Amino acid sequence: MNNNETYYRQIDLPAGDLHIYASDRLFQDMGSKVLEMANNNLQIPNIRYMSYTPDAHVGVGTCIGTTAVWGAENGYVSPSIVGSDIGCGMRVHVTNMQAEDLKDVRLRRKLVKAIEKLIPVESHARGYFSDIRLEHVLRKGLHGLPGKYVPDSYTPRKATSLTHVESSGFRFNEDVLDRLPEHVWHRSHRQLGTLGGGNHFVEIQSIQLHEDNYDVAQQWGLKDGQVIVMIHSGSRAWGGAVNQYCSSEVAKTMRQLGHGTADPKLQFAPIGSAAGDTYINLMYSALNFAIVNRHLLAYAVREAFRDTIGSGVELRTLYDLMHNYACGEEEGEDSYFIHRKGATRALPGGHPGNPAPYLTTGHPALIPGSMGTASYLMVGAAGGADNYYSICHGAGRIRSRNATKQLVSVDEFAASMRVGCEDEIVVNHRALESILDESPQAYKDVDQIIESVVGAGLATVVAKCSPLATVKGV
DNA sequence: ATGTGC
Repeated sequence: MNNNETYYRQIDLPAGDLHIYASDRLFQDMGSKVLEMANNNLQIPNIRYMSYTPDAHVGVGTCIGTTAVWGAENGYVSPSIVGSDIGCGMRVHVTNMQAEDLKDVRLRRKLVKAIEKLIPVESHARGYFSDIRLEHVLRKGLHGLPGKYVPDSYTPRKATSLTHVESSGFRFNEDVLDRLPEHVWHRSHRQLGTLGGGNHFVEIQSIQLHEDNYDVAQQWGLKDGQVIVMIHSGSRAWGGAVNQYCSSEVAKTMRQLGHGTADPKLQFAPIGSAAGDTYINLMYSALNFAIVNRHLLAYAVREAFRDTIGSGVELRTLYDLMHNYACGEEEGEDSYFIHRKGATRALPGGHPGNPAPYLTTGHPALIPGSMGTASYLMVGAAGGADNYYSICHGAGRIRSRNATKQLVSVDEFAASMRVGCEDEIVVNHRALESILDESPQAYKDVDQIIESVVGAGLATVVAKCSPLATVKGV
Protein backbone atom coordinates (compact mmCIF):
# COMPACT_ATOMS: atom_id res chain seq x y z
CA MET A 1 0.00 0.00 0.00
CA ASN A 2 1.26 3.46 -0.90
CA ASN A 3 1.45 5.63 2.23
CA ASN A 4 1.20 8.85 0.25
CA GLU A 5 -2.13 7.81 -1.21
CA THR A 6 -5.27 9.63 -0.08
CA TYR A 7 -8.25 7.42 0.60
CA TYR A 8 -10.73 10.03 1.78
CA ARG A 9 -11.82 13.44 0.57
CA GLN A 10 -14.63 15.86 1.27
CA ILE A 11 -16.17 17.57 -1.75
CA ASP A 12 -18.06 20.84 -1.23
CA LEU A 13 -20.92 20.61 -3.71
CA PRO A 14 -23.43 23.48 -4.14
CA ALA A 15 -26.09 21.58 -2.18
CA GLY A 16 -23.80 20.32 0.60
CA ASP A 17 -20.82 18.20 1.54
CA LEU A 18 -20.10 14.83 0.00
CA HIS A 19 -17.65 12.45 1.66
CA ILE A 20 -15.81 10.10 -0.69
CA TYR A 21 -13.82 7.07 0.47
CA ALA A 22 -11.65 6.11 -2.49
CA SER A 23 -8.05 6.14 -3.67
CA ASP A 24 -7.00 9.01 -5.95
CA ARG A 25 -7.24 6.70 -8.96
CA LEU A 26 -10.71 5.35 -8.15
CA PHE A 27 -11.91 8.87 -7.39
CA GLN A 28 -10.66 10.13 -10.75
CA ASP A 29 -12.44 7.25 -12.50
CA MET A 30 -15.81 8.17 -10.96
CA GLY A 31 -16.58 11.01 -13.36
CA SER A 32 -18.74 14.10 -13.07
CA LYS A 33 -22.15 12.39 -13.36
CA VAL A 34 -21.53 10.77 -10.00
CA LEU A 35 -21.05 14.22 -8.42
CA GLU A 36 -24.18 15.58 -10.14
CA MET A 37 -26.20 12.75 -8.64
CA ALA A 38 -24.78 13.50 -5.21
CA ASN A 39 -25.75 17.14 -5.58
CA ASN A 40 -29.34 16.09 -6.31
CA ASN A 41 -29.40 13.74 -3.31
CA LEU A 42 -28.03 16.51 -1.09
CA GLN A 43 -31.02 18.71 -2.01
CA ILE A 44 -33.37 16.39 -0.15
CA PRO A 45 -34.35 18.41 2.96
CA ASN A 46 -32.61 17.92 6.30
CA ILE A 47 -29.99 15.47 5.01
CA ARG A 48 -27.34 15.04 7.68
CA TYR A 49 -24.62 13.06 5.91
CA MET A 50 -23.86 11.58 2.51
CA SER A 51 -20.91 9.52 1.33
CA TYR A 52 -19.68 7.33 -1.52
CA THR A 53 -17.85 4.04 -1.23
CA PRO A 54 -14.88 3.41 -3.62
CA ASP A 55 -17.11 1.29 -5.88
CA ALA A 56 -19.65 4.12 -6.39
CA HIS A 57 -21.13 4.33 -9.88
CA VAL A 58 -24.15 5.88 -11.60
CA GLY A 59 -27.55 4.33 -10.92
CA VAL A 60 -31.17 5.45 -11.34
CA GLY A 61 -31.82 8.58 -9.24
CA THR A 62 -28.85 7.86 -7.01
CA CYS A 63 -25.45 6.20 -7.22
CA ILE A 64 -24.81 2.63 -6.21
CA GLY A 65 -22.36 3.08 -3.35
CA THR A 66 -24.35 5.72 -1.44
CA THR A 67 -24.74 6.13 2.31
CA ALA A 68 -27.33 8.83 3.14
CA VAL A 69 -28.39 9.71 6.69
CA TRP A 70 -31.18 11.73 8.30
CA GLY A 71 -31.90 12.48 11.95
CA ALA A 72 -34.78 10.47 13.41
CA GLU A 73 -36.94 13.55 14.20
CA ASN A 74 -37.06 15.34 10.83
CA GLY A 75 -36.03 12.53 8.53
CA TYR A 76 -36.78 11.74 4.90
CA VAL A 77 -36.98 8.40 3.18
CA SER A 78 -36.21 7.81 -0.50
CA PRO A 79 -37.39 4.78 -2.49
CA SER A 80 -34.99 5.91 -5.25
CA ILE A 81 -31.96 5.69 -2.99
CA VAL A 82 -32.84 2.18 -1.81
CA GLY A 83 -33.58 1.24 -5.41
CA SER A 84 -35.49 -1.62 -6.94
CA ASP A 85 -33.74 -4.65 -5.47
CA ILE A 86 -34.76 -3.97 -1.88
CA GLY A 87 -32.88 -6.13 0.63
CA CYS A 88 -30.35 -7.39 -1.88
CA GLY A 89 -27.38 -8.80 -0.01
CA MET A 90 -24.99 -11.59 0.77
CA ARG A 91 -25.00 -14.82 2.71
CA VAL A 92 -22.05 -17.13 3.43
CA HIS A 93 -22.01 -20.73 4.64
CA VAL A 94 -18.86 -22.51 5.78
CA THR A 95 -18.34 -26.15 4.88
CA ASN A 96 -16.14 -28.75 6.55
CA MET A 97 -14.37 -29.31 3.21
CA GLN A 98 -10.97 -28.12 1.94
CA ALA A 99 -10.27 -26.82 -1.59
CA GLU A 100 -8.31 -30.03 -2.13
CA ASP A 101 -11.58 -32.00 -1.83
CA LEU A 102 -12.92 -30.22 -4.94
CA LYS A 103 -9.79 -30.34 -7.12
CA ASP A 104 -11.50 -32.74 -9.55
CA VAL A 105 -13.27 -30.57 -12.12
CA ARG A 106 -15.86 -33.34 -12.65
CA LEU A 107 -16.89 -33.13 -9.00
CA ARG A 108 -17.31 -29.35 -9.30
CA ARG A 109 -19.50 -29.90 -12.38
CA LYS A 110 -21.56 -32.46 -10.49
CA LEU A 111 -22.03 -30.02 -7.62
CA VAL A 112 -23.13 -27.23 -9.95
CA LYS A 113 -25.65 -29.55 -11.61
CA ALA A 114 -27.01 -30.61 -8.22
CA ILE A 115 -27.43 -26.98 -7.16
CA GLU A 116 -29.14 -26.13 -10.42
CA LYS A 117 -31.57 -28.96 -9.85
CA LEU A 118 -32.72 -27.41 -6.57
CA ILE A 119 -32.36 -23.70 -7.39
CA PRO A 120 -34.20 -22.51 -10.50
CA VAL A 121 -32.06 -20.01 -12.40
CA GLU A 122 -34.27 -19.28 -15.41
CA SER A 123 -36.02 -15.92 -15.27
CA HIS A 124 -39.58 -17.27 -15.09
CA ALA A 125 -38.94 -20.51 -13.24
CA ARG A 126 -40.82 -21.28 -10.02
CA GLY A 127 -39.22 -22.28 -6.73
CA TYR A 128 -39.72 -25.48 -4.75
CA PHE A 129 -41.11 -24.01 -1.55
CA SER A 130 -44.84 -23.92 -2.25
CA ASP A 131 -45.60 -25.14 1.30
CA ILE A 132 -44.27 -21.88 2.77
CA ARG A 133 -46.81 -19.12 3.51
CA LEU A 134 -45.70 -15.92 1.77
CA GLU A 135 -47.69 -13.83 4.22
CA HIS A 136 -45.76 -15.27 7.17
CA VAL A 137 -42.45 -14.64 5.43
CA LEU A 138 -43.34 -11.02 4.63
CA ARG A 139 -44.61 -10.35 8.16
CA LYS A 140 -41.93 -12.09 10.20
CA GLY A 141 -38.89 -12.87 8.07
CA LEU A 142 -37.03 -16.02 9.15
CA HIS A 143 -39.44 -16.39 12.08
CA GLY A 144 -42.24 -16.99 9.56
CA LEU A 145 -40.63 -20.17 8.18
CA PRO A 146 -41.82 -23.68 9.05
CA GLY A 147 -39.37 -25.37 11.43
CA LYS A 148 -38.16 -27.88 8.87
CA TYR A 149 -36.52 -25.09 6.88
CA VAL A 150 -34.53 -23.96 9.90
CA PRO A 151 -32.37 -27.07 10.29
CA ASP A 152 -30.10 -25.55 12.93
CA SER A 153 -33.05 -24.66 15.13
CA TYR A 154 -32.54 -21.98 17.81
CA THR A 155 -29.63 -23.66 19.62
CA PRO A 156 -27.49 -20.74 20.78
CA ARG A 157 -24.16 -22.57 20.95
CA LYS A 158 -24.28 -23.70 17.33
CA ALA A 159 -23.85 -21.50 14.30
CA THR A 160 -27.57 -21.23 13.80
CA SER A 161 -29.41 -19.68 10.92
CA LEU A 162 -31.31 -17.22 13.09
CA THR A 163 -28.56 -15.81 15.30
CA HIS A 164 -25.74 -15.54 12.76
CA VAL A 165 -27.47 -12.93 10.65
CA GLU A 166 -27.56 -9.14 10.56
CA SER A 167 -31.33 -9.35 10.84
CA SER A 168 -33.69 -12.30 11.16
CA GLY A 169 -36.74 -10.19 10.41
CA PHE A 170 -38.22 -6.68 10.49
CA ARG A 171 -41.53 -5.97 12.24
CA PHE A 172 -43.77 -3.27 10.78
CA ASN A 173 -47.37 -2.15 10.36
CA GLU A 174 -48.80 -5.07 8.39
CA ASP A 175 -51.89 -3.16 7.21
CA VAL A 176 -49.89 -2.04 4.16
CA LEU A 177 -49.44 -5.55 2.79
CA ASP A 178 -52.74 -5.56 0.91
CA ARG A 179 -51.62 -2.54 -1.15
CA LEU A 180 -49.91 -4.90 -3.57
CA PRO A 181 -52.22 -6.73 -5.99
CA GLU A 182 -52.98 -10.43 -6.03
CA HIS A 183 -50.79 -11.21 -9.05
CA VAL A 184 -47.71 -9.85 -7.26
CA TRP A 185 -48.47 -12.06 -4.25
CA HIS A 186 -48.92 -15.05 -6.52
CA ARG A 187 -45.71 -14.43 -8.46
CA SER A 188 -43.71 -13.73 -5.30
CA HIS A 189 -44.91 -16.93 -3.67
CA ARG A 190 -43.67 -18.87 -6.66
CA GLN A 191 -40.36 -17.01 -6.59
CA LEU A 192 -39.37 -18.06 -3.06
CA GLY A 193 -36.07 -19.92 -3.36
CA THR A 194 -35.20 -18.64 -6.86
CA LEU A 195 -31.92 -16.90 -7.62
CA GLY A 196 -32.73 -14.00 -9.95
CA GLY A 197 -30.57 -12.61 -12.74
CA GLY A 198 -27.95 -9.92 -13.25
CA ASN A 199 -25.17 -10.01 -10.70
CA HIS A 200 -26.92 -12.54 -8.45
CA PHE A 201 -25.12 -15.84 -7.90
CA VAL A 202 -24.37 -18.86 -5.79
CA GLU A 203 -20.62 -19.41 -5.70
CA ILE A 204 -18.41 -22.12 -4.23
CA GLN A 205 -15.12 -20.60 -3.09
CA SER A 206 -11.98 -21.47 -1.16
CA ILE A 207 -10.64 -19.04 1.40
CA GLN A 208 -7.17 -17.71 2.06
CA LEU A 209 -6.82 -16.19 5.54
CA HIS A 210 -5.21 -12.77 5.88
CA GLU A 211 -2.26 -12.67 8.29
CA ASP A 212 -3.50 -9.52 10.07
CA ASN A 213 -6.70 -11.21 11.23
CA TYR A 214 -5.84 -14.81 12.13
CA ASP A 215 -7.40 -14.35 15.56
CA VAL A 216 -10.70 -13.12 14.12
CA ALA A 217 -10.71 -15.93 11.54
CA GLN A 218 -10.16 -18.44 14.31
CA GLN A 219 -13.04 -17.07 16.36
CA TRP A 220 -15.26 -17.20 13.27
CA GLY A 221 -14.23 -20.85 12.90
CA LEU A 222 -12.40 -20.36 9.59
CA LYS A 223 -9.41 -22.40 8.41
CA ASP A 224 -7.04 -21.66 5.55
CA GLY A 225 -8.12 -23.41 2.34
CA GLN A 226 -11.64 -24.09 3.62
CA VAL A 227 -14.52 -24.28 1.14
CA ILE A 228 -17.36 -21.77 1.60
CA VAL A 229 -20.57 -20.98 -0.26
CA MET A 230 -21.38 -17.35 -1.03
CA ILE A 231 -24.91 -16.31 -2.04
CA HIS A 232 -25.93 -13.00 -3.63
CA SER A 233 -29.65 -12.39 -4.10
CA GLY A 234 -32.52 -10.08 -3.17
CA SER A 235 -36.28 -9.62 -2.96
CA ARG A 236 -37.09 -10.52 -6.58
CA ALA A 237 -40.46 -9.32 -7.91
CA TRP A 238 -41.82 -8.36 -4.47
CA GLY A 239 -39.18 -5.67 -3.91
CA GLY A 240 -39.62 -4.44 -7.46
CA ALA A 241 -43.37 -4.10 -6.98
CA VAL A 242 -42.89 -2.27 -3.66
CA ASN A 243 -40.52 0.15 -5.34
CA GLN A 244 -42.84 0.75 -8.28
CA TYR A 245 -46.01 1.25 -6.22
CA CYS A 246 -44.36 3.43 -3.57
CA SER A 247 -42.36 5.55 -6.00
CA SER A 248 -45.54 6.76 -7.66
CA GLU A 249 -47.27 7.35 -4.29
CA VAL A 250 -44.24 9.27 -3.04
CA ALA A 251 -44.15 11.30 -6.27
CA LYS A 252 -47.73 12.44 -5.58
CA THR A 253 -46.72 13.60 -2.10
CA MET A 254 -43.74 15.45 -3.55
CA ARG A 255 -46.02 17.36 -5.93
CA GLN A 256 -48.32 18.28 -3.02
CA LEU A 257 -45.39 19.52 -0.94
CA GLY A 258 -43.67 21.25 -3.87
CA HIS A 259 -40.56 19.14 -3.41
CA GLY A 260 -38.18 18.16 -6.19
CA THR A 261 -34.67 18.28 -7.64
CA ALA A 262 -33.16 18.43 -11.12
CA ASP A 263 -33.65 14.66 -11.38
CA PRO A 264 -37.28 13.55 -11.80
CA LYS A 265 -36.20 10.00 -10.96
CA LEU A 266 -35.20 10.96 -7.43
CA GLN A 267 -38.23 10.43 -5.16
CA PHE A 268 -38.37 11.18 -1.43
CA ALA A 269 -40.96 11.90 1.27
CA PRO A 270 -40.89 12.94 4.92
CA ILE A 271 -40.87 10.14 7.47
CA GLY A 272 -44.30 10.45 9.10
CA SER A 273 -46.09 11.31 5.84
CA ALA A 274 -48.58 8.70 4.62
CA ALA A 275 -46.56 7.86 1.50
CA GLY A 276 -43.24 7.83 3.37
CA ASP A 277 -44.48 5.52 6.09
CA THR A 278 -46.24 3.20 3.65
CA TYR A 279 -42.94 2.87 1.85
CA ILE A 280 -40.97 2.15 5.02
CA ASN A 281 -43.46 -0.56 6.04
CA LEU A 282 -43.56 -2.20 2.62
CA MET A 283 -39.78 -1.91 2.27
CA TYR A 284 -39.40 -3.85 5.52
CA SER A 285 -41.63 -6.61 4.08
CA ALA A 286 -39.27 -6.76 1.09
CA LEU A 287 -36.24 -6.95 3.40
CA ASN A 288 -37.94 -9.94 5.05
CA PHE A 289 -38.51 -11.55 1.65
CA ALA A 290 -34.87 -11.09 0.66
CA ILE A 291 -33.51 -12.42 3.96
CA VAL A 292 -35.75 -15.50 3.72
CA ASN A 293 -34.93 -15.99 0.04
CA ARG A 294 -31.20 -16.19 0.73
CA HIS A 295 -31.90 -18.55 3.63
CA LEU A 296 -33.89 -20.82 1.31
CA LEU A 297 -31.19 -20.69 -1.36
CA ALA A 298 -28.71 -21.81 1.31
CA TYR A 299 -31.10 -24.57 2.36
CA ALA A 300 -31.19 -25.82 -1.23
CA VAL A 301 -27.39 -25.61 -1.57
CA ARG A 302 -27.03 -27.68 1.61
CA GLU A 303 -29.28 -30.37 0.10
CA ALA A 304 -27.26 -30.31 -3.14
CA PHE A 305 -23.98 -30.74 -1.23
CA ARG A 306 -25.42 -33.65 0.75
CA ASP A 307 -26.77 -35.30 -2.43
CA THR A 308 -23.38 -34.94 -4.13
CA ILE A 309 -20.73 -35.23 -1.41
CA GLY A 310 -22.53 -37.16 1.31
CA SER A 311 -24.55 -36.65 4.49
CA GLY A 312 -21.45 -35.75 6.52
CA VAL A 313 -20.99 -32.40 4.81
CA GLU A 314 -21.75 -29.36 6.98
CA LEU A 315 -22.75 -25.89 5.86
CA ARG A 316 -23.00 -23.73 8.93
CA THR A 317 -24.17 -20.14 8.57
CA LEU A 318 -21.38 -17.60 8.80
CA TYR A 319 -23.49 -14.50 8.17
CA ASP A 320 -26.23 -12.84 6.14
CA LEU A 321 -26.32 -9.11 5.52
CA MET A 322 -27.79 -6.57 3.13
CA HIS A 323 -26.38 -3.78 0.97
CA ASN A 324 -29.62 -2.19 -0.37
CA TYR A 325 -31.89 -0.92 2.39
CA ALA A 326 -32.93 1.89 4.71
CA CYS A 327 -33.71 1.62 8.42
CA GLY A 328 -33.40 3.27 11.81
CA GLU A 329 -30.13 2.76 13.69
CA GLU A 330 -28.65 3.92 16.96
CA GLU A 331 -25.17 4.99 17.97
CA GLY A 332 -24.98 5.71 21.68
CA GLU A 333 -27.65 8.36 22.37
CA ASP A 334 -28.07 9.18 18.70
CA SER A 335 -30.96 7.77 16.64
CA TYR A 336 -30.86 8.22 12.91
CA PHE A 337 -32.40 6.89 9.69
CA ILE A 338 -29.84 5.55 7.23
CA HIS A 339 -30.00 4.51 3.56
CA ARG A 340 -27.37 2.12 2.26
CA LYS A 341 -27.48 1.63 -1.52
CA GLY A 342 -24.67 -0.63 -2.64
CA ALA A 343 -23.09 -0.11 0.77
CA THR A 344 -22.45 -2.69 3.47
CA ARG A 345 -22.51 -2.16 7.22
CA ALA A 346 -19.25 -3.31 8.84
CA LEU A 347 -19.22 -2.97 12.62
CA PRO A 348 -15.97 -3.34 14.55
CA GLY A 349 -15.50 -5.68 17.50
CA GLY A 350 -17.07 -4.43 20.71
CA HIS A 351 -19.84 -2.44 18.98
CA PRO A 352 -23.19 -3.26 20.65
CA GLY A 353 -24.90 -3.38 17.25
CA ASN A 354 -23.19 -6.71 16.49
CA PRO A 355 -25.34 -9.82 16.92
CA ALA A 356 -24.34 -11.76 20.05
CA PRO A 357 -22.08 -14.35 18.34
CA TYR A 358 -19.92 -11.56 16.90
CA LEU A 359 -19.99 -9.04 19.72
CA THR A 360 -16.26 -9.25 20.50
CA THR A 361 -14.83 -9.77 16.99
CA GLY A 362 -17.21 -7.68 14.89
CA HIS A 363 -19.51 -9.38 12.37
CA PRO A 364 -18.38 -10.64 8.96
CA ALA A 365 -18.87 -8.08 6.18
CA LEU A 366 -19.38 -10.07 2.97
CA ILE A 367 -18.07 -8.42 -0.22
CA PRO A 368 -18.61 -10.11 -3.59
CA GLY A 369 -16.23 -9.68 -6.50
CA SER A 370 -17.12 -10.05 -10.16
CA MET A 371 -17.25 -13.44 -11.91
CA GLY A 372 -13.90 -15.21 -11.97
CA THR A 373 -12.36 -12.78 -9.46
CA ALA A 374 -11.96 -12.87 -5.68
CA SER A 375 -14.55 -12.03 -3.06
CA TYR A 376 -13.73 -10.94 0.49
CA LEU A 377 -14.67 -11.54 4.10
CA MET A 378 -14.02 -8.27 5.92
CA VAL A 379 -14.45 -6.98 9.46
CA GLY A 380 -15.19 -3.38 10.42
CA ALA A 381 -12.56 -1.09 11.96
CA ALA A 382 -13.04 1.60 14.60
CA GLY A 383 -12.35 4.28 11.95
CA GLY A 384 -15.61 3.30 10.26
CA ALA A 385 -17.56 5.34 12.81
CA ASP A 386 -16.92 8.48 10.71
CA ASN A 387 -18.83 6.86 7.83
CA TYR A 388 -21.67 5.32 9.85
CA TYR A 389 -19.79 2.02 9.45
CA SER A 390 -20.53 1.77 5.72
CA ILE A 391 -18.09 0.04 3.40
CA CYS A 392 -18.29 -1.01 -0.26
CA HIS A 393 -20.65 -3.66 -1.69
CA GLY A 394 -18.46 -5.22 -4.36
CA ALA A 395 -16.45 -4.41 -7.43
CA GLY A 396 -18.83 -1.86 -8.92
CA ARG A 397 -19.80 -1.79 -12.57
CA ILE A 398 -17.72 0.31 -14.99
CA ARG A 399 -19.40 -0.69 -18.25
CA SER A 400 -23.07 -1.00 -19.13
CA ARG A 401 -24.37 -4.44 -19.99
CA ASN A 402 -24.63 -3.52 -23.68
CA ALA A 403 -21.17 -1.93 -23.81
CA THR A 404 -19.69 -5.04 -22.22
CA LYS A 405 -21.31 -7.31 -24.81
CA GLN A 406 -19.78 -5.15 -27.57
CA LEU A 407 -16.33 -5.12 -26.03
CA VAL A 408 -15.81 -8.65 -24.71
CA SER A 409 -15.78 -11.81 -26.82
CA VAL A 410 -17.06 -15.16 -25.59
CA ASP A 411 -13.51 -16.53 -25.98
CA GLU A 412 -12.01 -13.84 -23.77
CA PHE A 413 -14.68 -14.48 -21.17
CA ALA A 414 -14.03 -18.24 -21.32
CA ALA A 415 -10.30 -17.63 -20.87
CA SER A 416 -10.94 -15.55 -17.74
CA MET A 417 -12.96 -18.47 -16.34
CA ARG A 418 -10.07 -20.81 -17.34
CA VAL A 419 -12.44 -22.99 -19.35
CA GLY A 420 -10.79 -26.27 -20.38
CA CYS A 421 -8.14 -26.07 -17.62
CA GLU A 422 -8.01 -28.37 -14.62
CA ASP A 423 -8.65 -25.33 -12.38
CA GLU A 424 -11.61 -24.15 -14.49
CA ILE A 425 -14.15 -22.06 -12.59
CA VAL A 426 -17.16 -24.18 -13.47
CA VAL A 427 -20.19 -22.16 -14.57
CA ASN A 428 -23.70 -23.56 -14.88
CA HIS A 429 -24.20 -22.00 -18.32
CA ARG A 430 -22.86 -24.00 -21.23
CA ALA A 431 -23.32 -20.94 -23.45
CA LEU A 432 -21.33 -18.20 -21.76
CA GLU A 433 -22.92 -15.76 -24.19
CA SER A 434 -26.05 -15.47 -22.05
CA ILE A 435 -24.05 -14.02 -19.15
CA LEU A 436 -21.39 -12.14 -21.13
CA ASP A 437 -22.54 -8.88 -19.55
CA GLU A 438 -21.33 -10.23 -16.19
CA SER A 439 -17.76 -10.80 -17.36
CA PRO A 440 -14.97 -9.32 -15.16
CA GLN A 441 -14.33 -6.68 -17.81
CA ALA A 442 -17.68 -5.11 -16.90
CA TYR A 443 -16.45 -4.34 -13.39
CA LYS A 444 -13.81 -2.42 -11.53
CA ASP A 445 -10.95 -4.40 -10.00
CA VAL A 446 -12.32 -5.54 -6.65
CA ASP A 447 -8.78 -5.72 -5.20
CA GLN A 448 -8.42 -1.96 -5.70
CA ILE A 449 -11.79 -1.36 -4.04
CA ILE A 450 -10.74 -3.41 -1.03
CA GLU A 451 -7.39 -1.58 -0.87
CA SER A 452 -9.29 1.72 -0.65
CA VAL A 453 -11.60 0.47 2.10
CA VAL A 454 -8.63 -0.79 4.12
CA GLY A 455 -6.53 2.30 3.35
CA ALA A 456 -9.35 4.56 4.54
CA GLY A 457 -9.43 2.70 7.85
CA LEU A 458 -13.03 1.48 7.43
CA ALA A 459 -12.39 -2.28 7.60
CA THR A 460 -9.73 -4.97 7.34
CA VAL A 461 -9.51 -8.23 5.38
CA VAL A 462 -10.17 -11.50 7.22
CA ALA A 463 -10.09 -13.79 4.18
CA LYS A 464 -9.81 -13.62 0.41
CA CYS A 465 -12.23 -16.01 -1.34
CA SER A 466 -11.32 -17.54 -4.71
CA PRO A 467 -14.07 -18.94 -6.94
CA LEU A 468 -14.18 -22.68 -7.67
CA ALA A 469 -17.64 -22.85 -9.27
CA THR A 470 -20.43 -20.39 -9.97
CA VAL A 471 -24.18 -20.71 -10.49
CA LYS A 472 -25.64 -17.68 -12.27
CA GLY A 473 -29.19 -16.79 -13.20
CA VAL A 474 -30.32 -15.17 -16.43
C1' DA B 1 -32.50 -5.32 -10.34
C1' DT B 2 -37.22 -6.35 -12.57
C1' DG B 3 -42.61 -11.33 -15.33
C1' DT B 4 -38.82 -4.73 -17.58
C1' DG B 5 -39.65 -0.60 -21.62
C1' DC B 6 -41.21 5.59 -25.26
